[in-house]
Amino acid sequence: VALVDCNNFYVSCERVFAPRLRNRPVVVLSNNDGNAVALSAEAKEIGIPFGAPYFQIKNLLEKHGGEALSSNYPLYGDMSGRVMNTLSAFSPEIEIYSIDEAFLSLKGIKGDLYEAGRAMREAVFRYTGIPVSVGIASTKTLAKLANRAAKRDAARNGVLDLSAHPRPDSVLEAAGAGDVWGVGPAYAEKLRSLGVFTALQLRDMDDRRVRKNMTVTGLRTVHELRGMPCIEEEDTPASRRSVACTRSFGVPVMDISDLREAASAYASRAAEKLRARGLTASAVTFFLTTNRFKKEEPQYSPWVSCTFAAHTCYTPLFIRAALKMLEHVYRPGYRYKKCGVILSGTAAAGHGQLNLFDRPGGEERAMRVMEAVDTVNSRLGRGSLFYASGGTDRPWSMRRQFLSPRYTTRWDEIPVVR
DNA sequence: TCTGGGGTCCTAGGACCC
DNA sequence: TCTGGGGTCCTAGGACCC
Repeated sequence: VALVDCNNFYVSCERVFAPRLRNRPVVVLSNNDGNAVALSAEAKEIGIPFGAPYFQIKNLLEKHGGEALSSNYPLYGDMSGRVMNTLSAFSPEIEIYSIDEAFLSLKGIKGDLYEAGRAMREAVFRYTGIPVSVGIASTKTLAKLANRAAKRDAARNGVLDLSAHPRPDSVLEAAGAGDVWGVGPAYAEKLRSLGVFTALQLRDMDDRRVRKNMTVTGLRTVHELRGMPCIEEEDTPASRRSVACTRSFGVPVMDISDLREAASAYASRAAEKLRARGLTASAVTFFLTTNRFKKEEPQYSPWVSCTFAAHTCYTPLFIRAALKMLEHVYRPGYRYKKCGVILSGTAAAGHGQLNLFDRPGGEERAMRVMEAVDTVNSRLGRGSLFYASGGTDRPWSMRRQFLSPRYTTRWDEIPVVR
């Protein structure tokens, strides 16, 4: 199996269309221009850590002639599609694991796997401008580790085939236990206290000890390190247990009328995502929270849920539920920072629980209204047709001060070549 | 002044069923 | 003197992923 992973993906997408960003420290910020979530090699070199809040690194970045960008998901999503498309020519079995990573089965490939990896890398770069690294091994967890080693060691040219490595143990020995896929900070700490520091030591741990300290998921990880595949292909991407829209506000919000707009807009957006996946939901959760970093301010973070009698994907029902829950938990006097709407109890459209007391055909009419709304918005752009309760001014909306154009998905933002 | 958004799985304990 | 066996569902909390 090969794991193909795009290098500094968001930064690389921006650099394809903005040559001024090359050979300089560049970071891409999270929503609301919060934290650095993608860093160029130059940004890492000047000591910016992953996840650093923008306001803390602003000066450092300026001093080194660097630049920060707001995240531009339409661009990254479209570029991701191009990368995945290119990769799918190399294997009939491709599992898109995230926006910037895919696992490819190399079962049928004859000849040198390293050369196959090189070919993927060159094709993706030529067709999309995105640099990728390729890790090859007998299991997904080992492929992840191989990919990490390929990225770190320039001499490997971005490709490492662990299955043909003369001393595979040396690669595992060079990686920390916490660098293994599935071992997060908490388990890494626990493993250190047990005297396990490297990926190699983790691989050679006693099964019972692993099970006891890291549950069955940890045991699967260890088996994978030994070359025994335990991690299956994910379910179809459409199936989800929950679909959410949760966002921070650009400014602190105190007024319930602003919160009503946000609750309505987020419920509406979550419902759009739900329908885009062909799902219905039977429960809605709403939460509200103050700024947890402001220790001196009073904190309040209510969470509430409600369950419907029947599955639905009809936006007005979600908006109504979210607004009702907001009224229920809202307390004046707090400076609210974020709220969110989570739809759960999902089922494929047409397969959910029905309501015994609904009039026949009611759901179908609702669906047709939603289809019409979604069609208009897909032709004319998201938000062309929206619920008035979501507001028009939206003074609470998130900051996106450094947003680049949607080069590949909007005619009026397409780059001009002279 | 400023600190993201979206997901998943596992376990333990309680309540319930036949 | 003696008190079963086999399940499900729900929730909260903790861990992980990108």
